[in-house]
Amino acid sequence: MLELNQTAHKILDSAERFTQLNGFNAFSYKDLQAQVGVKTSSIHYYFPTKHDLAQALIERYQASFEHTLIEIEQNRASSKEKLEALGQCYISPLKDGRFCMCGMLASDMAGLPESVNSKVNAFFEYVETWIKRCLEQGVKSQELKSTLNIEQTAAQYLALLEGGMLIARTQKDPKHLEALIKHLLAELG
Amino acid sequence: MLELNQTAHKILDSAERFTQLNGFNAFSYKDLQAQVGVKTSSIHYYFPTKHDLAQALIERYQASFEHTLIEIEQNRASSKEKLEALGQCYISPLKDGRFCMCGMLASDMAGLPESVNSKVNAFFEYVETWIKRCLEQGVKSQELKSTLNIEQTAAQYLALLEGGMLIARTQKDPKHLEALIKHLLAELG
DNA sequence: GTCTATAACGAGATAGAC
DNA sequence: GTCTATCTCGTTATAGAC
Repeated sequence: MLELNQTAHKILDSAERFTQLNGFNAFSYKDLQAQVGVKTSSIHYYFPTKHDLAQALIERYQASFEHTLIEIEQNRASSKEKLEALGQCYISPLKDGRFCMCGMLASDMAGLPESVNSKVNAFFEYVETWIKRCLEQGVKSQELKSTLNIEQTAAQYLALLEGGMLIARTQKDPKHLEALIKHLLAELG
Repeated sequence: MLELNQTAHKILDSAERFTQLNGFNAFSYKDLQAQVGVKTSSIHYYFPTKHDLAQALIERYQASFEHTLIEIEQNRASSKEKLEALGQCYISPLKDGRFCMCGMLASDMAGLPESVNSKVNAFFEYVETWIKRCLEQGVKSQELKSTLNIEQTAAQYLALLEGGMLIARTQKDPKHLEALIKHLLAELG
């Protein structure tokens, strides 16, 4: 990841944005050329095939998301604050019409190699595990109610984030997701 | 809708299946030709452009879904039974890897005309309103707890269905969604 | 209403000069 | 590492015979 130079990162920035906006199959190397300012052949130099691009895209996304979640874990005290901060990671891209990149890749999974699909799956599992850790902490510290089904609640929150995002995006209204998150968190304890 | 002949319906069947499996942009007229058994030019006879096909697709899907939900409303007594039957509408396609068609069209919205996008939006609103009606009935009959926030719970259930489906599909495991539904319904009353 | 044939275009990808 | 030029293929879509 770190061995990528600046042009490669600019390509990934552009590809990531396109993917979140329209899906991975909805942009072309020519679209990237227009945004990045290098010719399509140069993009092929960095990412020979579009599948290579997808691979790099998700690896960087996963690394960046992990970094964000670790930071949240360190800087927020309460369980609810952490979960709310995770929610912000989903609300924020919605404000300019972007969707969760892995949610998009999940929709496009049919056209992508198994190596990419398994990483999308791993992303969801990573986030769900992170949520579980938050919930466990909250129950232990008696911030959240002890009757909580941690396994199911974690899965529920993740599904809510992805699904709420999908719906909020078609309605062009981030508030929709905001309300969903608030409501679910209120039920926790 | 009803003025479509058998060939047109077979085309829509095939297109619907492809859309649910891979997305609207992931299949071509040639793919339809292979499944339906008529040449691409004949398909263009019924649906001149692919946008026309999308339009017809969602209109038929909406009508069919409405029909199913009305039937559920008439044949199930309790509120929870109705909501559970709705859940089955989402679990069932997952069993052969299909996604909610409107969820797919929502992902592909960037490449589709506004007339289609607004119908996708209307679909979500229709289902959410239906859920609300169920919840209201359940609260009135004291089947569900009176403290229920109907508005938010309806939105939550819909988001859970769409998001849970997305995740269950990447994990190739319909049980995941099944568990989510069961857990949410258990919380209602 | 279905076919053959083909147009028109854009996609991903490669070769080779600089 | 970036460019120009080009290839090949698949896509949507149309024209016109039957």
